[in-house]
Amino acid sequence: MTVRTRFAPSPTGFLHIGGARTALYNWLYAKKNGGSFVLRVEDTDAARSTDDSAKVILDGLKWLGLEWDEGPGVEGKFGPYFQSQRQDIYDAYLEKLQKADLVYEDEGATRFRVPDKDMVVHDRICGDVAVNLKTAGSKRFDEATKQEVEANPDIVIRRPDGSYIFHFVNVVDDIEMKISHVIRGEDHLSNTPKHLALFEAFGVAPPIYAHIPLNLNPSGTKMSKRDQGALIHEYVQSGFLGAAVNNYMALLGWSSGDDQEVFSPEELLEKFDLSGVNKANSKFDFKKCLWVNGEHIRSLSIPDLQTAAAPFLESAGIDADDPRLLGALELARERAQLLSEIPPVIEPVFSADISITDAAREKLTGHVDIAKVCSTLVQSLTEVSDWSVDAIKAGINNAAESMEVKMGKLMLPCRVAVTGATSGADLVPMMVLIGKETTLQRIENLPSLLGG
RNA sequence: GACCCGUUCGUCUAGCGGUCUAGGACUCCGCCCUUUCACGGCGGCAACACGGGUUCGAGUCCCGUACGGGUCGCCA
Repeated sequence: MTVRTRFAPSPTGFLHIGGARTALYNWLYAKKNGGSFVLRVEDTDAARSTDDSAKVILDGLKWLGLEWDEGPGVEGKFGPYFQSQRQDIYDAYLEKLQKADLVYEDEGATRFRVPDKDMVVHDRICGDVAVNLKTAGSKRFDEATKQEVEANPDIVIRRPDGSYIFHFVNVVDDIEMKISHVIRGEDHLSNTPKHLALFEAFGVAPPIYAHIPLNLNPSGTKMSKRDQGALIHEYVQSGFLGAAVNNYMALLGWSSGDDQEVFSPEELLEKFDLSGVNKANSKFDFKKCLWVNGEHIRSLSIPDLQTAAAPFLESAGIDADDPRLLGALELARERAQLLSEIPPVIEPVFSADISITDAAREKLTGHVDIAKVCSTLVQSLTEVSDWSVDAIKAGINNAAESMEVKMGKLMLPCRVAVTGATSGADLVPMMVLIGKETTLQRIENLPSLLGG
């Protein structure tokens, strides 16, 4: 069987984490099985679809690396891939139903006659689920009165203006695009019997279904776009790696069976399988997502890190061609969970001036004799001719000895003098990158900076 | 409200009848490493929703209850 999966977002103007995860699972399943991943934009609701709103979703998928084999911009045999352009196809399918007398007009809309029997969903994750649409649909819950009211179980498939409804186009397109596996959120499980009825009406065998559990926010309710971590473009802006976000999304509702948590894209592809998908909903944990990102950052080579961090370095005004950049990135890589954390860490290397943070100022106040520490350090470091890690360490050590204190006593003042902060990257290598002249100058300036 | 799906540490999960005094990861807290921070290493806190069955034996199977989520649109 040729595996063909699809992601069918409606253009809402943003790519939601839930949608992205659905896309990921579909992409992984298709790629793993040598199949195709199709992207189809479900923009049948003209009122909600705008020109740009699809682009955000496409950009988000590209950033995650979930490239589609067919879809917008990648024309395949089954296009067009925007539902708004497939009206003729839908009309033809409607005609089939009309000929079979399975539809009728109702106040201008078109309804599909639902069969009075159990439709059984054979779901790869949820098992068999049987629903009789006639029975189930003949009552409706009225939110306003909190009561059940009589309803028409036959489903509307076309609006009076001629545009089609989700259930209908979804099935028609899955038939036309030869979709073999439908992997989607569990919120669609209750819709599936309707889709099965349509497949049956068209005389086509339905695809294999796999309804994946939902991702909820930490409060246990549906993730809304206001929840932290809900929107993909925010991951881009805050310095996540696409591979890391994929990794974390995969982990929400799936496990490899062993204890592995961090996966390269290749490993994910190799290990992912529907059989490892959990049945229960999961809650989003931003801290773990951060941790996964940090792991991925640490696994990057320096050139790859430079590429990934480029936008953040640029907006911080750090020159991409600066010869000290690679060394600085190496120091920052060990301690960053987000790419956006890199510039602040390495900035002391590149900026002409530093400013002392309030926390640093506070920590040094009345702590040691800063003026003496600085003058001793300057004196001792001036004598360091070979400005290397070892030599600088020896220099600091000399200063410590002459003051009869432990080397650690001098490190904090030295760090604040050189970087302005109490924490940061490995200090001595930073001093190497900053250079002897600037380093000495900064240490010399510290007392006056603190005084002012 | 009806129907559907689910329920193992705070969170993500392993577990597919005995190897579970329940394993891993994140978080948090200690300790070690180290010139600081981080990384790393070591350790700690912490869970089978409840009640009935089935079975020699149940976290694992069945049934109820409770709780959570989903669906019930001329949204997708």
